[in-house]
Amino acid sequence: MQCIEHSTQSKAVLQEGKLRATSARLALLEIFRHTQKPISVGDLFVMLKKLGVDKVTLYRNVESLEKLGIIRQVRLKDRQAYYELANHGHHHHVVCTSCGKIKDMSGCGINIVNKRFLKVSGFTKITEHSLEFFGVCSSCAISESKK
Amino acid sequence: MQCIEHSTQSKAVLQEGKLRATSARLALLEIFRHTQKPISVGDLFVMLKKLGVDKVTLYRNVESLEKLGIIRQVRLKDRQAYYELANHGHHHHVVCTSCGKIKDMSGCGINIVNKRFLKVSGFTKITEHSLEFFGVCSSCAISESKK
DNA sequence: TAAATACTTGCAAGTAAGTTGCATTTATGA
DNA sequence: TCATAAATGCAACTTACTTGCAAGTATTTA
Repeated sequence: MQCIEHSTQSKAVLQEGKLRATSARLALLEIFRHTQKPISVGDLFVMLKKLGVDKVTLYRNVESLEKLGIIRQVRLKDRQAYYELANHGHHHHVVCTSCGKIKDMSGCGINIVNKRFLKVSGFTKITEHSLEFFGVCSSCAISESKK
Repeated sequence: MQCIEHSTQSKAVLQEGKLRATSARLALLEIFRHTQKPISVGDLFVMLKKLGVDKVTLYRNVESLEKLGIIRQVRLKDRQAYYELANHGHHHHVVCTSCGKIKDMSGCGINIVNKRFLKVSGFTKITEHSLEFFGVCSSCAISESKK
């Protein structure tokens, strides 16, 4: 990946997490850094196998990064798991049901809902929530209307 | 399954959807009718194989019922897909991260959020959303504190 | 109510996503 | 620069789900 400074940042992140700065991990972090939406492990693998990274290594690294809280898992309608950098701030996603395109949506107005749910559920704490929207993106809507 | 009247209702549902009222489908619908939370196909299979229903048949029936809008798919942190009756009204779920217990949470305060997302996203329509909460249920919290 | 037929099912085998064990390699602290 | 614990790659495995096809069964129609 392009820039040395970013790679230096990635090294620091790994060091802090007591993970060794291997080329597989640095490359993985660079991909996340340059992508503003959740990526599937399959897509990550397509990018990383060019660099000689094995699928198993990828899965293990994804797991380590998730455990450290550097990336987070996102589940969509899909069978596969998606991941994104965790420090991009709290936000949600919109998925196009036609082409599968995923967009990040900054912010979240869920806190009020959250509190109510906590009260009604009998749960002692809600640690996390996931909110995904599904719809038709504008370009799919256009190509649909042309048919 | 116990009651004949319910089975009659299930038959009507299938007939309306132009699906034949086979024993596998009736049993499947009865399970959904008696369960107030999403069930995984794996769990459905455990219940149905006693009746001699094959895994493939189950998957195919789940697919048919989903296409007809009788049941809907729910994706949690899990790799497997969960399903629930679609006519139970719009609601969401809380999943215990410790024991995996799933609870239905009636209602949804998401419409305001929804509208804002639609405006910002550039999507022409949002057809669906999924909102799942994850936390620790009260009984897990108690057994945790005892350790 | 029995035969025709189109819908369903079960079995075998296949695919996709993710996991485990183990021998080899490599990043890093001494 | 060496020792060593961590990380990797390969092969094989598991789990969740899918496909093809022959055999069985719910409905239609006569």
